[in-house]
Amino acid sequence: MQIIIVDDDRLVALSLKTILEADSSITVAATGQDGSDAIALYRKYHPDVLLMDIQMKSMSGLQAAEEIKKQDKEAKILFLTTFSDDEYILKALQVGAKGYILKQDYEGIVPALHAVQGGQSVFGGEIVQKIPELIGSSEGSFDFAAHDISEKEQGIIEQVARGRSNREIAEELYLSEGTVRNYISIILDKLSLRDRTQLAVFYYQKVKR
Amino acid sequence: MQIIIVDDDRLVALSLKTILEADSSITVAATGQDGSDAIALYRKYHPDVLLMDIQMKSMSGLQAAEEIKKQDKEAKILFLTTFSDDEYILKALQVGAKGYILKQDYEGIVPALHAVQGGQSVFGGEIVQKIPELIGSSEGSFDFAAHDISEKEQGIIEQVARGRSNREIAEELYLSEGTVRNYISIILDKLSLRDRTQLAVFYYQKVKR
DNA sequence: AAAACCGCATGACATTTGTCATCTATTTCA
DNA sequence: TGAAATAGATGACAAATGTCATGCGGTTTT
Repeated sequence: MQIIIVDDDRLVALSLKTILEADSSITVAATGQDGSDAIALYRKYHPDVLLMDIQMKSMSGLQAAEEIKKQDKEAKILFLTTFSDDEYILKALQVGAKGYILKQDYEGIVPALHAVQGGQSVFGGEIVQKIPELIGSSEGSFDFAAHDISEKEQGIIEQVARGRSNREIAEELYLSEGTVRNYISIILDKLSLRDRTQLAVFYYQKVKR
Repeated sequence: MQIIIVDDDRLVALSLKTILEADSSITVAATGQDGSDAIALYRKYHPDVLLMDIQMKSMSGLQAAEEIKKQDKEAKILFLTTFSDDEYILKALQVGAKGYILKQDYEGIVPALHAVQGGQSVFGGEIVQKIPELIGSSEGSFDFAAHDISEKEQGIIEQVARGRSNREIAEELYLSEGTVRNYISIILDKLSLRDRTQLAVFYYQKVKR
C-alpha cells in the first residue's frame, strides 16, 4: 500500500514515515509540510491513502482535502490530530474524509490505514463518542443533580442562556438584582466557570441540544 | 486476537468464522445467534472484540450491547449490518459501539477488527457520509456577509463563543485588549445585540448548529 | 499630492458583573 | 423551644465590559 504523509512538523512526518515503513506492506511515497504540498503530491502519486495533519500553518488540511476531493472523488484521506478537537470533526466528515485519528497512537495507525484502504472509515477512540453530542439527538444529557444545581438555579441558568441581564432576570423571577448576582456567583463556582458568557456556552454545549 | 461472532443467521455466522479464521491472527472463541447469547458468551470469554449483527430476532444487538457495556465499560463491540440503515447509526454511537460495518464487505472486516483492537472506531464506507446529513440539516446557515461581518470579526465571535475574555482573545489574536473591545462593540452594533453573552447565544442559535 | 480610508491602539468613562461579608425573616429539625 | 439551616436582600468593592473620541501610520482613491 502506497501512502503520503503530510505534517507541519517535519520531525513528526519523518517519525511517522519510519514507524510506518517498519510495516512491510506500507510504502511511503513522499512526505510534505502543508496543504499545498498535499495537493501537489497527491496529484503526482495518487497514493492509496493520504495521511495528513488537520491543522497546518500555510494551508490547513481541510482546505487541501476539499481541493483534492474535487479532483478525485475517490481520494482516501485520513486526518491526523494531536488532540481530539471537537470543532474539526464535523468539517472533516463533511469534506468526506476517511477518518480522524490521533498522532500519538502509533500502534493504531497501521491497522487504521489498512481499514481505510479496505474502504472503511476510522476514528480515534474518544472522537466518536463526541459525535452524538454534536447532533441534536442527545437531548438534555447533563445531570444537574450531580452538580448540586437546584431548580431555581436551573431557571437562572436558562435566563442567562437567553442573554438576559441580571436586572432582567430579577424582574422575571421576582428577585432583587443583587440576589440574582449571588445566585450566579454560586452557580459559576459549582460549575467551575468564570463568567456568565461561559455559563451560556456551557448551556449550549452540555445541556441543551 | 480473540473474537466472538453473533448473528441471527447461523450460516452467516459460520461463514464469517471461516473467513476470519483464515487470518492467522484471529481466533473465533465462539459464535452465537442472538442478544442473550452475546451477553452470555461475552461474560464467559471476554473477547478482544465482539462482532455482532445489529438486528436479531429475540434480542437486538443494541440491547445486548447496552447490557454488556454496563458490565464492562471497555467492551469493544463492532456491529454488522446488511444495509446501511441510517436509523441505527446514531443509537449504535450512543451505546458506545466501536463501529458499524457491512457484512458483505468480507475484505474490510479483518482490518476493521485490527483497528478496533487498537482502540479505533470503524465505519463502513457510506455510513459515515450519512452522519453529516443527519447533522447537516441544522448546520451553519447564517450569512455573515449579509451583515457586513468580516473574517477578523468572525474570528472574534468564535472566541467569544468559547467563553474567552477580552484579554485572552487579545493574546490569541495578537491584538491589544482595547482593540478587541472595539471590535466587539462594533459587532454588537451590527448584530443589534447588547453584550458578549448575547453574542455567544446568537452564535449557538444562529451560526453553529 | 491631498483626501479619504483602514487596521490598530489609547485613554476616559459609565455600566455591568462577580465576590464577599453581613443582615433579616422563615422554615426545619433536634 | 431553641438552634441551625435556608431564601432573599444589601452594600461595598474590584474587575471586566462596552462606548466613544481620538490618534497614528499605512493604502487606496481621486
